[in-house]
Amino acid sequence: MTTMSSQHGDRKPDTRATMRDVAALAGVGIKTVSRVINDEPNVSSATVAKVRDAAERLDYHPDLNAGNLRRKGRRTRTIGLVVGSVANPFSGAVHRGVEDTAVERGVAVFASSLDDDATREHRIVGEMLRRRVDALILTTVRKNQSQLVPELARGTVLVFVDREPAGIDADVVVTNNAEAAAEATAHLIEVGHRRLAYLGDRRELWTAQERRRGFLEQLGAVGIPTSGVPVIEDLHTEDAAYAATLELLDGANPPTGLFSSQNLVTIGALRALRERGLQRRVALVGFDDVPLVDMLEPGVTVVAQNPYDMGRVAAQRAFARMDGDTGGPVRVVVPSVLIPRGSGEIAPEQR
Amino acid sequence: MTTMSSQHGDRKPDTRATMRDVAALAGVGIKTVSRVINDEPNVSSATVAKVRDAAERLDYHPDLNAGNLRRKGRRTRTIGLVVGSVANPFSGAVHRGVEDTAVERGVAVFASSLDDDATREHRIVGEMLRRRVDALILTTVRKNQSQLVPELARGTVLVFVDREPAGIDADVVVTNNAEAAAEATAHLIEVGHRRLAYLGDRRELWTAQERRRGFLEQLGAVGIPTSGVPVIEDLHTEDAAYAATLELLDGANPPTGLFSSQNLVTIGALRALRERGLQRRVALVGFDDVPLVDMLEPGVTVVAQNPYDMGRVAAQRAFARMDGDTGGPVRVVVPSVLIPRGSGEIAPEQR
DNA sequence: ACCGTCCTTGACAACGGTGTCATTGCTAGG
DNA sequence: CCTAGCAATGACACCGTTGTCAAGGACGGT
Repeated sequence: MTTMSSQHGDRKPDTRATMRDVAALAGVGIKTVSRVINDEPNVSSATVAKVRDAAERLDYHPDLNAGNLRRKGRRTRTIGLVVGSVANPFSGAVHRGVEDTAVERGVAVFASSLDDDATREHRIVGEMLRRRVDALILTTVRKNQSQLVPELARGTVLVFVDREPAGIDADVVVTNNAEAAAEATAHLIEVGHRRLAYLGDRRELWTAQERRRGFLEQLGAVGIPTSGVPVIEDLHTEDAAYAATLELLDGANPPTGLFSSQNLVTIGALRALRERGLQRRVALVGFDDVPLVDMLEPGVTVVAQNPYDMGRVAAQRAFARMDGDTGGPVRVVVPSVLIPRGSGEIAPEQR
Repeated sequence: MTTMSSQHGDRKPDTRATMRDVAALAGVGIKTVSRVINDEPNVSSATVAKVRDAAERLDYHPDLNAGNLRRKGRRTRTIGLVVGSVANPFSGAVHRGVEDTAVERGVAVFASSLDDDATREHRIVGEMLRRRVDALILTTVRKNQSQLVPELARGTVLVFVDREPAGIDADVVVTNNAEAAAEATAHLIEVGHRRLAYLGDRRELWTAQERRRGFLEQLGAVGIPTSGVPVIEDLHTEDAAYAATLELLDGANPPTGLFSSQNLVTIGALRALRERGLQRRVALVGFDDVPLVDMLEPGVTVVAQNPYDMGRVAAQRAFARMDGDTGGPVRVVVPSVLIPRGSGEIAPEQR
């Protein structure tokens, strides 16, 4: 760490220009400045020019917060987004989808990471409400969202993305979790596998439950007894998944194929397979795509979600509501797609 | 897409409780409510209880924007972050670093993607200033930031991260770009390479210039003439890097080692090497780490930046300024580290 | 009993804008 | 020439909250 010296010294006179200043300089009333700034009609072009010039000279930036105070409809042109972690690629894609939709309308996005911590969720949501966001797009951990019902009634738009909420009727944008998990499972079964294992995320997460359900129901559908099937849950980190997978591989009667229900879990399982040199002998299908896994050998077969579209759609729902859509809650399912890349096509070994 | 019906119907009476409402219900003055909400001293505990109860019953959330209007120091407890793209892992890590520092202080973060578009940068910065962010943390594309000088003088805190600005004296948090690029280059030279090539990002980016400089200066330092060295620039996407690398490999007298100056470029180069089956014969060192490349065969040698720390440090600088640090501009260099994983240790082929 | 403090409390202005409405000056129609 | 009608403009209240300040009451010391 290096420090570069320079003259910087003195501090903020905080003499930010206000509308009053612009009005004074332009020699007009303050309301006229307001009209010009907001492109309202019925201002003579000469006046417009004077005001524009004065604003320019003072480097005037209107205070959106102050304006919104009195403004009709009271829109802050701000929405809040709560995701797992802004550092996670899945969340990042959702975020970008939301942002792309929001910028088109001049709306700014507050993004916050949740770390799947219910306490933190409560705090963050509170923060956002205090900032009067027009809409809240939530990937929630809390099992019950009923505390948000009054807020919803009060006119704050609420859209849930990725995970389905409980105790509240609001718009939802999700992946076809159970169906996609079933598809992945069916894929492994078709290749010939009968001894599969499930590696899952924290069981209180709605998505984890759905994926588990899809996995087990598919086994049931083809008549494979689910009683002896290893269902390892509550894997929330790469390391936990790694350890659990090793244990599975080292145990008696190890599975010939794995279904991992989330991207970190997939990576942990991958590392474990490589550790044991089994990456070409034990099949793996992961839920959620991971960048670069197509370049591994073998490539990793996944059911890829579409987080960018989920973000876009969620934001579109939010804007539709803000524009006055008062219909019943809408549930949008963004489909996933199975991408075979090698690891899911490994046949079970003869023994 | 499925639509689930339900009664939803009627719309926002927008009857959000205000401090006045709470005051009326609690039977106290409005200023007393303000005191309780802000945990100010000198309110009797009986009054505090009454107010808390009333606020609870009305589900009151104070309006931060209204409060900040009059509040001393005029802090919005909000900062703006402008990064390349929130969907990019590097940006995501920076974002998370900023966020983790900000939440500790109850500050919310506006995040925006730039797509390295100068027009967009201008618009986004304007939006943030209108929202009166307390600080702006910028990864900038514009060559000259002098338009922000008045804003800086006005007291808005400005911290540049990843890329160094021009025309303005402000805090900067960067990687040791040239030095790290030189280190990567030296690594290749040590292995025995003499015919290297440089694959770079858009040349107007400060980081790209620095990395190129480090690369070329290192060649010069060991006496390798730089005149014949292929320096391919303006590669901004994976595809562009892929195409450029193929061309290089297919040309006359192809390089035995590659230096790629950015993560998307590294991935493009990787794909090209694999396309030609040369991934074990041509060396590659990339700037910036990419998740999972350690699992490729061979693993990809990189100089890894530390974006999370860059975000944290940038946010810490911002808060230090907000807390009154009036010293000269500070330049913090967050070191990168070379991680050998195989691809950078491939020796040049005999011929 | 008297007075000076300190603790509580609320009235009121102010923050930087927008909504409403009244005022002024033209213009066009009768 | 008179007047309705409209364009242009600004005075003023108000948005929800905090800063200032003054007033009232309790309390302790003399």
